[in-house]
Amino acid sequence: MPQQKYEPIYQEIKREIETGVYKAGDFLPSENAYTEKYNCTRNTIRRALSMLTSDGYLLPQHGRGVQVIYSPKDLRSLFSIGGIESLGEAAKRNQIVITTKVITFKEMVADESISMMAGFDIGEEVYFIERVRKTGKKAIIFDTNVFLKSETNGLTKEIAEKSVYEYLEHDLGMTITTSRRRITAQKATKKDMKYLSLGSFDFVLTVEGQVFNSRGVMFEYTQSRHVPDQVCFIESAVRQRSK
Amino acid sequence: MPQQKYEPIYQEIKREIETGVYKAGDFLPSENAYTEKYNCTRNTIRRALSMLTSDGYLLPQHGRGVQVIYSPKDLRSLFSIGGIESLGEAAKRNQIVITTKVITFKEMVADESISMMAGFDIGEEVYFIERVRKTGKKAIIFDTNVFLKSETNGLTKEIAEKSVYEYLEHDLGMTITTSRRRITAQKATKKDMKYLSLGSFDFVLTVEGQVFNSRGVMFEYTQSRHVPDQVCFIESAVRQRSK
DNA sequence: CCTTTCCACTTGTTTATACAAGTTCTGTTT
DNA sequence: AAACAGAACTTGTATAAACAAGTGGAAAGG
Repeated sequence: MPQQKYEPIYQEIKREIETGVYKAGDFLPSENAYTEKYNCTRNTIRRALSMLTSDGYLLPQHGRGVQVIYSPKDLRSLFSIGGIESLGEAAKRNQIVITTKVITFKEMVADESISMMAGFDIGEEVYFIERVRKTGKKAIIFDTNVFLKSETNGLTKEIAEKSVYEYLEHDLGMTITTSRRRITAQKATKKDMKYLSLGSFDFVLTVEGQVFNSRGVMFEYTQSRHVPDQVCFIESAVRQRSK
Repeated sequence: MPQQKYEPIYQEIKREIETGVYKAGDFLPSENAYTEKYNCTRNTIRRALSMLTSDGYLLPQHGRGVQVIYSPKDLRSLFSIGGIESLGEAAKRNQIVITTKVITFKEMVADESISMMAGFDIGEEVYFIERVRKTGKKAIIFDTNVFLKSETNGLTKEIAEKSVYEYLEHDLGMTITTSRRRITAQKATKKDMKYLSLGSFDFVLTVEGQVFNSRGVMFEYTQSRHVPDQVCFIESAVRQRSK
């Protein structure tokens, strides 16, 4: 392919905003100015800028310019949900050490309860994994994952202790592409109370979702139950012209 | 402008997916086929398709085609958070009647607590509004809004009872463009317990955010406290090539 | 001085084209 | 029959060019 030019441009401008070269309220150089700087066409620039827009960093203004609306203090959250990011990756980004303890690791056949919860057909072979994630001594997340065995063969308890995604992407050569997530608040279950550092909380923030691979196969169901004061999710949206 | 061609295409394909013309697992016609159908270039088609992709409807597969991954049963949620949608709009989309009761409507000057919460500077004139939203007899959402008076002049209690956004967009000619939201689970406050139909719940799902207008001015802070069993938020994400 | 007009800038949309690269099937060769 | 090569598809990226439309300031007019 004519190679990806927009990616490094996106990264560079993103970093310039995050490091304060451009502050909230500032206008970026015009698209035409960027075409000269990066020696490419407006389309390529616009692609990079539109990615930053959907990240919530920029606000393009017709006829005026592109304004920065990102301020670093917005980063009050540990884990941003913009994008599919594994917990390990988010932790790395925030320079936090996460330890993982595997509570359950078993191969099984999807019964009705698994099917209802995860969306797999009854009778399919799956890996069922429960893990607790800790920062220091605080257990902050209770993860439940169900993987379709036919797509993720060779998963072990040892891999689950480290990074499942790294195994899938790196060792199996799988490409993870799209995910849909549902965010709710729920009462803490007995398991939550047993394994999580809930303190005085009796509820959790739950994120559940289905993950697809590049073949369009829904191969994973994931549910993360978070201690409320340790997480928040940031989402940015662009309102469509209402007409 | 050469007029918006992609919008109606986006809408039509979206509707075709939602009504089951194309089901989950199916492949859409190729981009080239669409160019003939809609008499436009691939670029325009690709734009419409990429919008559906970021909506979580489609999964494009290099060399194979574009697969539908949306299934209608995913719509277990009342309110989708993909996009900036006012509660009234979401209710309309789901054919639900929402009534609004204004608890507080006052003009005031931002003090430190308002400034901390909403992000406005101390001393700025604002409208402070608290509202309860009901479906039937159930009070499901406690809304707090702080509007910058200089940008939203003329707001009244009567408008707050109906639709603030309609007033801003229609009567003031304002364009609302970008918003960033933070989702957390929180303990119910005394106000929550007083006004919301919490049942046995003692916590709420909170969505707070800042809203910008087309001039890049952050003119609104909004906080919605939801009864947990009445709402969930759906978000879709596309994983970037990790490389 | 104030208003209007216009120009030079900005971003927004579309067309047209070219080539890169992944996938699938077909036909040939071994 | 199996393996390989290639053609014919698919989506992905980039270039180039044109025009639409909003914004803001400068110039021209009263």
